[in-house]
Amino acid sequence: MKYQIPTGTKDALPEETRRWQYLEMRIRDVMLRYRYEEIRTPAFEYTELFKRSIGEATDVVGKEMYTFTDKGGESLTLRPEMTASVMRAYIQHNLGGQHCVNKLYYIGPMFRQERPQKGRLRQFHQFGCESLGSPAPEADVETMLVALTIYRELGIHSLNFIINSVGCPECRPAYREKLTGYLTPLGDKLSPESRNRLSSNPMRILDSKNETDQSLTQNAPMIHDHLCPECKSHFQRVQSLLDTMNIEYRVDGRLVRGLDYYTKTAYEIQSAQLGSQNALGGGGRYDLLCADLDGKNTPAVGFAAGMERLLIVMDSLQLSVPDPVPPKVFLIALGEKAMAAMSTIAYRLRSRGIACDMDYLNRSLKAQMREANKLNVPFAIILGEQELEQNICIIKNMSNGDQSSVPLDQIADKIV
RNA sequence: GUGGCUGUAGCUCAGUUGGUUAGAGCGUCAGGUUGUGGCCCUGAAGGCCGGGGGUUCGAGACCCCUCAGUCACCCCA
Repeated sequence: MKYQIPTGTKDALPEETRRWQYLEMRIRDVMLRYRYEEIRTPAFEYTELFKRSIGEATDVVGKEMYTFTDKGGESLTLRPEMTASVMRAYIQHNLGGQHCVNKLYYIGPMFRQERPQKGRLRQFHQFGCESLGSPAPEADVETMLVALTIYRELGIHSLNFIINSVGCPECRPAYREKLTGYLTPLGDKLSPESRNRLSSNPMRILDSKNETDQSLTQNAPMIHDHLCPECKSHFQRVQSLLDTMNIEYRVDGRLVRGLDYYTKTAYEIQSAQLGSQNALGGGGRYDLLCADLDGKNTPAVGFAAGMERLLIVMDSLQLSVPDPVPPKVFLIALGEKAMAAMSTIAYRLRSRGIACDMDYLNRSLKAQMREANKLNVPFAIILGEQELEQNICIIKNMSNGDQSSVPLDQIADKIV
């Protein structure tokens, strides 16, 4: 086998694309109902956009981006996520000037050069939405509902929905100091990874998978006890909205975000079916990003969710995708003359909106009948030399085996 | 990027302590008397045993390297 696709990529063959199309259809349906409209941006952007928005210190930017220089000497990067692109487009086209609230969704490929594993590819696909312009907790909750509704309508019910607040520049620095103060004396006992995080991003130590780290942070100060009044009331209102709607959730102070532009609400939807990469989707508020990218101060909230992971979960729950509707009719021609006539008939039927297919190998009647059977078509049309001479053909009802002769120019009327 | 496990037909897998021409099921294709599907029966095609090197009289089996997959870490959706 000489040519293979690159590590961490996948071909989607027809059996697969059927599932993808179904998924996309359900996603678009929910998005539209919540009145989010689709945005499509380029697969690559200037590298600077991601450096600026995601942050140079992060792993995503530091070691996972597909970055290249084009012939004009510009540094470009395949998008590793979508929020930066959406925000860039929002600012570039001054969408905020046209509507005070913009609700956008996307479905598309993202690129990250990581070691692949279950539910993590180098080219992977995400869907998500961004609500730009509203600071209200209702907007946060709406994005949550979009995600939860999509999963629910796909038939996935056993998910863990976790929320937290990561504060804002008003309250986070003080909390971070408090946390660092608590953790520093424990420094030696922490895992090496966490020891590094102590200076770079102490909050991430809270969501370490290391068991020792976990128990060491058992009594660590949690941010939701240290929120400023503004963040605190926002978080409470989010919770009370969810309570009113009877949405199940769990507040978990260990849920944090790596990026600086996140503020207030953070949430994640997890599945037990996924192994280590257990996050199906995650989102939160990022009120600072727009200004970071030199736009106007614009509150924003949104989520991103992995499609491959969603397909894995659907698989393990044995949620099947509806079978595709089979073509209406399979055309069986016997002999070269009939085959030539049949391809014209196929053209006419298709032009009249009738889905059909035929055999192109001039095979035996038996072989063609088997094909018709496999395709699960309701009708087969048989055209041999004898029928051709009389300008008729045989229409066969595949479910009961009934056959009748029909003039060639009346086929379409007979199989509706 | 680091570590563990795996790599035999299109797919799922057998291949005994290294020993003749590498197997099964499913799928594909063709037949089972003149031009009729599903079930059944018969047959065929299809493998440089992931790739390279080594040990050996002899390697699909053992060793090394490499590539790919997979799981975990890191990180994330």
